[in-house]
Amino acid sequence: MVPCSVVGTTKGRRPKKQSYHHGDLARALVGAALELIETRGPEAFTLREAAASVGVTHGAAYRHFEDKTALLAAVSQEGYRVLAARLGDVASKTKGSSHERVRALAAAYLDFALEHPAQYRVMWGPRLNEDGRFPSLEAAIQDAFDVVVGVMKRGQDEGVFRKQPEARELAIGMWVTAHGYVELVARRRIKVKSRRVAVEYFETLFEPFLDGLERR
Amino acid sequence: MVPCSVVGTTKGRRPKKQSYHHGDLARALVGAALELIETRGPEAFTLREAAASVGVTHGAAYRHFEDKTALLAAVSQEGYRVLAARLGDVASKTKGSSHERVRALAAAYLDFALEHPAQYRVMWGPRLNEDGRFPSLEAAIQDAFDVVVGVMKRGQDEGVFRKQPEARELAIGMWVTAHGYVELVARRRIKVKSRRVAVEYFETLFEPFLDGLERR
DNA sequence: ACCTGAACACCGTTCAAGT
DNA sequence: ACCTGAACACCGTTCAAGT
Repeated sequence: MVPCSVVGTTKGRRPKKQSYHHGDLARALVGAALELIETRGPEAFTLREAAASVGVTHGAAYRHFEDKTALLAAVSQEGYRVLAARLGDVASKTKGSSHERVRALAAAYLDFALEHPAQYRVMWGPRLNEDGRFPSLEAAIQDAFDVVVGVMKRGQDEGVFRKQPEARELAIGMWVTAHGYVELVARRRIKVKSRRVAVEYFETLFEPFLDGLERR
Repeated sequence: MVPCSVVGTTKGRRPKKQSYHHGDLARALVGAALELIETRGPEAFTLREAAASVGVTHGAAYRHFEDKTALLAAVSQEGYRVLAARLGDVASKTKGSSHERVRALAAAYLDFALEHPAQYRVMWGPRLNEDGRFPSLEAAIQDAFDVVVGVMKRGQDEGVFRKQPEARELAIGMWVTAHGYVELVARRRIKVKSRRVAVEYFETLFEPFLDGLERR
């Protein structure tokens, strides 16, 4: 048995003299990027500033990320990872009807997006995944999406939701809807006072769409 | 009667010696920006390159635009102007039911977005209108949106559409839906072979939503 | 193996100077 | 009034050199 923590603290093998290099510079850079992006906005984000904020020369970043885009991809991926986890939680833990589950899923999606608006913008903004770079980012997106598909499928299996179109397409419909709504709220085209109100308004606005899920 | 063309050709008062300055540098810069953005993408767009492509020093741009953001705002505004015109055309010229009119409106929106994907990204991308800069851009957006509201209102007046929620909210619902769909198509999360197919798929996907517009 | 430090090409912005 | 040309601060990226 090895009595050491799984997550990298410097408890065990301590740095030789207070060495210049980080425990996990890659992770530190992603964290710094996340913070800078959320405070200053994605377009003001700078590789150099991120490096400086973790106490390292900007050139050092290139030992861990191919370029600035790769670092942004990591930020995006981290976002989808958290999102997938939250959606998964809601999907498995929500008791009640499939309708309520879909509603809770949408609410969780909106919550995440409105809590981390700048990160959400990175997740959609620059065309990171053109030409299939970053397959792990692609996988993280898929994971999040699959949760939605699963909930739709369950609704169909229970005979509550219509079976045409397929679960995958119902999920796309919900995704389109939730994302579009987030964008309009973020750009203040839809004005709401709080996140709670944003979610409530979403539900009333899309009552007809939710009804459309019903079996005919 | 003055026999001169309204649009600025150099036919009339010719430049004194072949002067260095443009007829309408502001408009020329917007045109150049539009072309560069559509070919190289918005994030690769450069003020200096736009200036160079119209044969002018980059400093000259600042006589006509406060900064790069202002030029992008002009590009965005031009986009909303064209979009509003197209939507207005469809709204006034589409014979048939209100349902068909909404469908045609959505199709026109998708067509514009998919024809000019890079410009569309500028229209949504950088937070140009934070803090209420560019009121004329804001007005152009409103003009486009008002067309949609008008169509919804007409549907209500004819007794075809439900009267709750209000026309403005029905229009928001459609906007959310169309924009969300465009984003997923643009990011290849929804894969379609052509613009025509994209529009068709949209219609089948959102049949339930369109149904939701009906009077109960 | 990992980081530094200096260099390079490029960017947005400013401004005195030209016409 | 409108544009030039040079300067400034800053950026992403590269790379020989240090430890």
